[in-house]
Amino acid sequence: MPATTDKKEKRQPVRRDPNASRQRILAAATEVFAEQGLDGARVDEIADRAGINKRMLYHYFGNKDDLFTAVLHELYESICRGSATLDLDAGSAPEAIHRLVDFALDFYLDNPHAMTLLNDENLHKARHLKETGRVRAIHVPFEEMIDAVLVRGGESGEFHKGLNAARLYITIVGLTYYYLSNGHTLSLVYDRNLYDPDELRAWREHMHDVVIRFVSAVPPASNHSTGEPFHD
Amino acid sequence: MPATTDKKEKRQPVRRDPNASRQRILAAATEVFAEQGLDGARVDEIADRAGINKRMLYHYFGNKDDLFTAVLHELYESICRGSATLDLDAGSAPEAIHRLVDFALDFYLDNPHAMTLLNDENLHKARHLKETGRVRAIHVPFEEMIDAVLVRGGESGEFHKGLNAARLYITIVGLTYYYLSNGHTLSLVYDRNLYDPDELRAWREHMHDVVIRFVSAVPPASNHSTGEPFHD
DNA sequence: AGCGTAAGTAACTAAATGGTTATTTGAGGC
DNA sequence: GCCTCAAATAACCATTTAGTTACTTACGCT
Repeated sequence: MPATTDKKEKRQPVRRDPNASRQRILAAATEVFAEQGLDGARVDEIADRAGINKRMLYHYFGNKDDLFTAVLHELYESICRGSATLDLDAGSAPEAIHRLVDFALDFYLDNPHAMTLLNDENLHKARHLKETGRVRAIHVPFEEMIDAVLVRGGESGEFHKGLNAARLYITIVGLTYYYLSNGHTLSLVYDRNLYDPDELRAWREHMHDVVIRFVSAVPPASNHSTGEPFHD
Repeated sequence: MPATTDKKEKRQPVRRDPNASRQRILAAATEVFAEQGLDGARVDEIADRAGINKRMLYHYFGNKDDLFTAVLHELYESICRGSATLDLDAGSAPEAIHRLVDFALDFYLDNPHAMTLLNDENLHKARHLKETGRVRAIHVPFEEMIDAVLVRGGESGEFHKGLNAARLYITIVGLTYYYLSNGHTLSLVYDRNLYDPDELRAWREHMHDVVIRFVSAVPPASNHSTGEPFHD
């Protein structure tokens, strides 16, 4: 049996690394907030998972709400970093749109945390992000990039004119986000697992189809028969 | 100064009405759960808002989780009741799809509670609804109705063949849901209020456009890009 | 070397919270 | 009229939880 306390054990000197501690807290908080929501998350669990003393969490981040704000902010920056790797200037405009759709779907597949965190923030009417104020700025370059593709496609005659980057983006993310974020209830509704790879592949197909049909000046080649045009 | 307890005051006999009590609890719970989430909601607040004693809440519903389950169940039934009023058999197939889009958007505009409740349930991986098991059954008639429209449109040549009711439904609700549910953060991203009536009108336009272009055998005679907001 | 600052720890607390116990009371059946 | 059962109430409780207090110790600077 190990003698534990009676011997004058030389305990390992505690390595200090404020930066690492901060990072570990943030990482653990992201996980726990994403899994349980802001109110469901327990500060003690975050501290445990980060492997730090709870007191440090308050030292670095002030309180639970401010920690959540920090997590959200980090999230937006990671979205930004991700989208910076997307080169929409290469290839044809339809190809670029295709990549944009894949990017959106892959991003939320790889970062499921993002959706639950954003849902939580929306439940709270974005009150945390409202204070930081940097959200708009982070998004602008991305929007300009999409806009450039739309202009390019419009000039080449492949897309119709007057397309709006913001609307297109919300459309693409909407198709991605609802499917993935509400996949659990939808899987019950349709009595099959929407997260199954086959289902996901089919949905990706579908998204491409919807989006390309939306931006195209002319419908994709696949169709047959002539219906009468209709309005309204 | 009112004498309160010393006088033998005749206090109003308490009217008993189990059904009404149950209903009031359910209504209050729906509100509070929707506003604060399952974990954020306080049982005492639900009881207060329902104007009943907390003990009755446990009497009728067992515990907080079961109450949440009851709220979700009631929600699905209300969705079902709503969709029953939708007559998709009338008019042309494109007109029916138009009405379906309006229905989805109007439903979530009128029932913002529904989204936060569903988000919460998805955060919990649908564990409450999984137990009730009735979800699929509730949805089937609605799905069949949509399928009938797609078949009708396919046969008339207005829609292309092989369209899938489930995919179309998820598409329409996705466009609705993401826009409305994440409207607070999106409003920050785009620095304008997406819940503004003008913005909403433009988005409705946009949804019709996307969906009609998707189902059509041939693209609509481009009454396109005449939308007003979403300037810039 | 030594010293001040910031990193880190352990134990604590006041308040909140889901759930209960003990009790009272209205209403319908006989 | 009375008796039973379910509806309703008030006061209570065991835990949990965000946040603190009081203290120790590593590290960089001179």
